[in-house]
Amino acid sequence: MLRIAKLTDYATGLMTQMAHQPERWVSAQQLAVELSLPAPTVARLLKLLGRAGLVVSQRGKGGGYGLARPAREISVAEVIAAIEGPVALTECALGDGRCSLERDCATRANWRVINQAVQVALEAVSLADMAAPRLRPVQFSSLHHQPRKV
Amino acid sequence: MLRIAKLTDYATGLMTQMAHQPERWVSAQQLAVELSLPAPTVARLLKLLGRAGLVVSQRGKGGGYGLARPAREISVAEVIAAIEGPVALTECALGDGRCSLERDCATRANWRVINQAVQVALEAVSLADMAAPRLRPVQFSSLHHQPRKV
DNA sequence: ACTAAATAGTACTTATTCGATCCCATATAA
DNA sequence: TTATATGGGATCGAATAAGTACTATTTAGT
Repeated sequence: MLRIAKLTDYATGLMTQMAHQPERWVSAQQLAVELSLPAPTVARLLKLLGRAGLVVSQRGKGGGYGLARPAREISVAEVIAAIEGPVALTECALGDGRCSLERDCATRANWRVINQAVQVALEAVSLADMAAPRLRPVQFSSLHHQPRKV
Repeated sequence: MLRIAKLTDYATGLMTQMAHQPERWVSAQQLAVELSLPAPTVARLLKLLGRAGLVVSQRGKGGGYGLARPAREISVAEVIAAIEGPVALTECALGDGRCSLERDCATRANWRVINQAVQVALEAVSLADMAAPRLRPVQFSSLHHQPRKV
């Protein structure tokens, strides 16, 4: 179904939730309660997000997590990449060069273009967008080469 | 990594390969050899593609599979949907309404917009595009609501 | 100095999905 | 009638995802 991992969905939920909170620090525990998610999982996700530089943390009593940057400056693409790694629909898109279809891998080059299209779509959406509704439908222009109409 | 299943990758490979073949029928066996894929898996995939109406088949000696429509009229999105089901990055995007984040599911509406963006990107690429190279990079316009600049 | 509350890191276990295979029925051309 | 195809399930193992548990470290407050 071309779906993202459930953990990634959780992560965007966490980030969006933090975008709502004006306070500097929110604990993993509190976020788990607010979103009705298992606490250990939330803790683990926040650590990952921290390593990716998307959230900053404060240890000790009264500590917690907070967005590393303003919500408008963090894209959904970044959150996905933090949890799942870089966007790449197919494996050969990464350039490993070990797929069995190597033969006519013009296909591979085309997958790369498609990947990029998805990437761009995800980069265009910020956490601020997710927090406050009102996304507008997308308009693409010229994803593929017009054959003989120009 | 936001990747499609390997089977789906195989399926697009099969379809692209058929787009190359001028002959009416190609057997599953032959396709398996040409693409160096396990024969039983190829057979299963072609059955799925047949049920989805993307390939037509001819039983018996000399039979095989062929594209149901011209390559230019079959999109990558259709192939993905045939194998993996409809494009939906998150589960709640399907509208089941059982995700635990229900609370502030403006988020859900936004995921739907993102899904659609991906969908559009995949619909824009046909098998003919995959077979003959030369895809052009994408240009998006206005995926998200311009806040206060207009 | 001590304690409670929080993150940091890692290892482990379980569940689910994916991928591959096999079997038997049905159709068809030679 | 036979060899060669597809059609439709059922099944099995491996890979991956998700959840859990444990220990160490940091820090505010008393």
